Amino acid sequence: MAADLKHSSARAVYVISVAAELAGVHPQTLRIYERKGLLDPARTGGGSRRYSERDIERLRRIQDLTTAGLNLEGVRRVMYLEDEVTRLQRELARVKQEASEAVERTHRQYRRDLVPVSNTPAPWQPGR
Amino acid sequence: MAADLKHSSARAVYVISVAAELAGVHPQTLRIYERKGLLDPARTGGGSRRYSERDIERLRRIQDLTTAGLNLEGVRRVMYLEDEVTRLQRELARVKQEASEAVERTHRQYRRDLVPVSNTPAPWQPGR
DNA sequence: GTGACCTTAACGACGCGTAATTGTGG
DNA sequence: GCCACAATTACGCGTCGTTAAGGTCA
Repeated sequence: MAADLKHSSARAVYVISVAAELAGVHPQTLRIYERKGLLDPARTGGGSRRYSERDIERLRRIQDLTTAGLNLEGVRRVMYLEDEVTRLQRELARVKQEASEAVERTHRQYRRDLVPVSNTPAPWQPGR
Repeated sequence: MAADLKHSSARAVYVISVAAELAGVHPQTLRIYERKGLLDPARTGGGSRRYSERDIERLRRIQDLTTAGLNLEGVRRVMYLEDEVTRLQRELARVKQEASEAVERTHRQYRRDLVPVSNTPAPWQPGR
């Protein structure tokens, strides 16, 4: 057995040669990426790198960006900014959702105050 | 006079040598940036470039990023993503503002229905 | 006619990926 | 003891900034 690494199904871990093959690059390239701060794979007690599924995804993204002509510092910044954009998009969607819910809640509150719940064929007309 | 360019105070325009000096780079470098799609200065009828104050700002940003080690394709993407981030931040602030206004408007509408207009010295207090 | 601008080409420096070398761990 | 990994070094290729050469507009 491979010593001191947990092998839970969600946390698959590859050695550098397999990770390199999965991304279609030279193993040495992965070491360069790590040195430049683009990846931070786990390490075994003996010092060997172990790449998670997330590392592989990130590795593929790095490949896309370098293929598009960016150098490694550019890749670093672009990946950070892309994370920032998706974070903001999610927050924007959340705020919009909560906003409409807040208005709806306010409506319902006044409805409850104005109209007996047991007796409402056409309770209230906005413009009349 | 410099022919066919308006010289309104808000739209200051520099020739390439001055723009290059303002950013501390070689004029030819500015032509490269343009070729790579990082800048798009105005042109005179004769074909000369004229750089606006906005172009100079952008030029300084390009210098910051290249000094930080990005290549030009990286600069392109980073600047685009930075614009995207600020756009999203602005929209997020706007939506938050409009959301609170919408709730307040809803409150006021029901208050108006409940209380005769002729008889309201202090119509409604949000927090009370 | 003299500059400053234009474009294209060439040169040097640097970054990146691959390969080779040597050492170490499982 | 063998094979894969780790780290460092060397090499080839592409990109970037500068410079040079030749043409055009004011």
